[in-house]
Amino acid sequence: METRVRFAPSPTGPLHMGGVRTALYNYLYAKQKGGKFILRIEDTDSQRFVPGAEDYILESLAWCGIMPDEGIAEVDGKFTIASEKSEKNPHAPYRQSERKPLYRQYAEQLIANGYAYYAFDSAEELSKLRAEAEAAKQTFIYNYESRKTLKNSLTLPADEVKKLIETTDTWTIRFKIPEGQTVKMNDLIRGEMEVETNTLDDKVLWKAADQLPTYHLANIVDDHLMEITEVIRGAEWLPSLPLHYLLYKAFGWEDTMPRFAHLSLLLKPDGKGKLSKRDGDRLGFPVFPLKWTNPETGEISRGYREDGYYPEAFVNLLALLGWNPGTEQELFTLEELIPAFSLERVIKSGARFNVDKAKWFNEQYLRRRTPQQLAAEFRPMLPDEIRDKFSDKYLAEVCELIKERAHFANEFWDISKALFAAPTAYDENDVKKFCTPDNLSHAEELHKLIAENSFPTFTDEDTPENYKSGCCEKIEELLTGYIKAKEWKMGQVMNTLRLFFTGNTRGLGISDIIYFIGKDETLSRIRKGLDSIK
RNA sequence: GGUCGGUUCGUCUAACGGUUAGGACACAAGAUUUUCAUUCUUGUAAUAGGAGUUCGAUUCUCCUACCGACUACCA
Repeated sequence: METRVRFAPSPTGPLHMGGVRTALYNYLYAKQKGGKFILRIEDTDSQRFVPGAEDYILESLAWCGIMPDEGIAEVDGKFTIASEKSEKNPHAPYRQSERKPLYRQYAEQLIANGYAYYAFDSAEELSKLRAEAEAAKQTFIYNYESRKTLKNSLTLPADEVKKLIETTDTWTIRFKIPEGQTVKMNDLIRGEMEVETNTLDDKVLWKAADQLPTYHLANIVDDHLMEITEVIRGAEWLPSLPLHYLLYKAFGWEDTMPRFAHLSLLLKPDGKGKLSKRDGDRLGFPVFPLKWTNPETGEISRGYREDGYYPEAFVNLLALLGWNPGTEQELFTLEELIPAFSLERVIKSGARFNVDKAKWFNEQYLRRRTPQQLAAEFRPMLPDEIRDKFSDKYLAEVCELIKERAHFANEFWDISKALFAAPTAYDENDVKKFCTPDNLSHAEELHKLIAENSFPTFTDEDTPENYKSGCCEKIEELLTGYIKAKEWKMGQVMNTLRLFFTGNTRGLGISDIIYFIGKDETLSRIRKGLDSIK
């Protein structure tokens, strides 16, 4: 039987990184089994619909490289999924709002077979009952006991029920939880579980007010119709698993009931509770894959993509948050994750997100990029005035030099700006520390030394490979040889030069800088430094 | 409150019932280096508590504590 799994988000806002992880695990599972990964939009809550959220979900998945085999629409030409029902695509449509007419008959079928009933209690009446129970330190639940005294088709005469259905539109259809049973369940991650039906409540399955099903009904009906074989979802659904088991049983679909796997939650890096939107703002990291602008408030939430994370790094860190391969390998591409993944190795407990590790993952992928790839990413970050003044080769070699100093490509400019322009100011403390009379006169001597000698510097004939093989050695030997012969302290005059080259005394190596900026610029920067510090 | 789930270094995690409880991130120290960073080496650091089963428990059972989810005509 073909494996068919689904990711079924609700378009009520931007997709959370925990949601992306759920999608990822579903995707990996499907691909490993040679099956299908389906994207279904659960938009049965008309109240909470947020415009743009659906596109955001699609774009997030596309960014991560998680392509649904079946689902809605398309994004930037990246998805080419049929969303119209056809012979080739019998499971469409994939948006629950477009499947609206489907659900009521299933709810009615349950009533006909005695597994559900009409309920006419108003929302106000029920919330009043809840409030009263709370005041008495009790909990009101609509269940096998209380249903006997409430307004529903179990207590009202048939003709009145009929009349209410026809004349009012605030009624619901509720599932009739069987009394005194034990539901035995199995979870692929957690194993066996049991729940007493008497602790469950009669959930609403369908609402006359908007003619829409609730999650529970739509979910079971669609998973059945779409022939889903495994349901991999967040642990917040665990408490409704008994209801879902009972629904499958009531429909007579036990034979084809999917297997379930509940993923633990992503927790806050500090303190308590699950990771929420606010944590990102507070702790300085994104909670969402992509930047999101709230259409109502204009409030902006940052995204991993915009913060400079590579999708490979994001996917990798998400995969390892709550799952491990059982080996010591930590770096996985999406392709490598497919054969390695297994639900058996998914962790039961909640995983706390850690920003440092996230950065480390990005660093690893940064280092794996070619100089040419990095150069292409770097160019747009250059200031407008100089953006087109440097060759691809120059940028590529610069990237090769600096990539081990960065976690993100967006740090490149800060690290390497001295290779593009002379400093406009010198750090005061460094000036005090390193511009001693001795150091200045030594720098003057080195200016002369550099002027009188020749050595290789960057040209477009070079490649990053021959840069690595030591083009700077000549410069290095020239300088250090001279300094050592003079018995000067290396850490003194070198830092004076660095100050003249970069404006401070931290960062790139002296010979690397000279190699890139060339002899003339080198002499000019030393001259300028000597002249301005007197 | 009730129901369900969970608990190994600060964090992510590994460990057929038998290990000096392993790795990674972070942190610290040392080495290399002209500075910073990289790199290399080393180190600090954990089985929530209590019973029980067992020759032997991180692992199985129970109790307690703590954490979390759910408790809507939301998903």
